[in-house]
Amino acid sequence: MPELPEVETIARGVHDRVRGDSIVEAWFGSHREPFKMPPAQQAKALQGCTIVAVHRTGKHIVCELESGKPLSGSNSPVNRREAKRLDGKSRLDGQSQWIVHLGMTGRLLVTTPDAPVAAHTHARLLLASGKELRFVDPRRFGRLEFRDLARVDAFTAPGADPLVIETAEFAQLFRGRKLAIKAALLNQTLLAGVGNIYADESLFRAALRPTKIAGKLTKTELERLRLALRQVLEHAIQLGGSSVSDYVDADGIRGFFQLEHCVYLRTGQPCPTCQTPIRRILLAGRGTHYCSKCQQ
DNA sequence: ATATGGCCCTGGTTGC
DNA sequence: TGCAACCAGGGCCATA
Repeated sequence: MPELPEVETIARGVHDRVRGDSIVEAWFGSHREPFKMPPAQQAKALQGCTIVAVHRTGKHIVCELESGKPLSGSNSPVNRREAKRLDGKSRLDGQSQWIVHLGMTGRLLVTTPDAPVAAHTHARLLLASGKELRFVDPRRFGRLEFRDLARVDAFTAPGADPLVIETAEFAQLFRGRKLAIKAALLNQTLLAGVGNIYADESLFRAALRPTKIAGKLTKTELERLRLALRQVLEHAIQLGGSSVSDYVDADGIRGFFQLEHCVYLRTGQPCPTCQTPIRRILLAGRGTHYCSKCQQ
């Protein structure tokens, strides 16, 4: 299931491959599920747009778009300059946005029109360069949204970014909360981007029991958690994310962070620190893995 | 306001 | 071996 590191990896990959390209034609499937507006309407809105940048916000991939006719091919000096300008702080200058949420099984792939079309392909964007951007999602938990910034605000993640949040703000998120720290980590309105894998892995690295009440954690414990979370996310990004089940990046390549998992999906296997068998419980409806000795 | 639980989906796994 | 029941799980919504 794609979380922050996987989404970051995909967003970077897509950015590198389609930045400056423009959407010649958009084909959307007929399922109502992955779309926040009628597929035909969304497809029409995307046609003719130029992709000036692609980035991650929480677990969302945001494609910044300029509407209207493509300038003069994806590699024109004008488009390259434009893309570079929008690469920095002014990226929200885009006139519209295409927001992709991968849900659990979603994939955003850069391929070519002649490549075999995988089952459960819900969107195909033919680009001026001859590439094709595809959204594939068997379980249809993903979402595709088009935002016209002339009419609505730019997309913002509900929660704070775990990669940049500082000590005081992090501690404030959990103050007075009466739910388990693991459940709090999964709450996207507090922190945006943490899912089941990195919740379990960061709690292990911070030596904290997932069931601990969030509001009862000490300042020291919270700071340990903040640093462990940042460290584990950054490490995972370096390794291209975790490939469990069917995650692949924009090129269809698997990540390698799953080799670094200490507890996630390692039920019964020895803890890397103390050899105690990893325990699995159900918490907030999610499989939760921890070492009963290291995480008190 | 905060917390909990059911629901959506399909593919992989389990069990008979 | 084959088929059906079961289950995972992110986010959203109703409910407590």
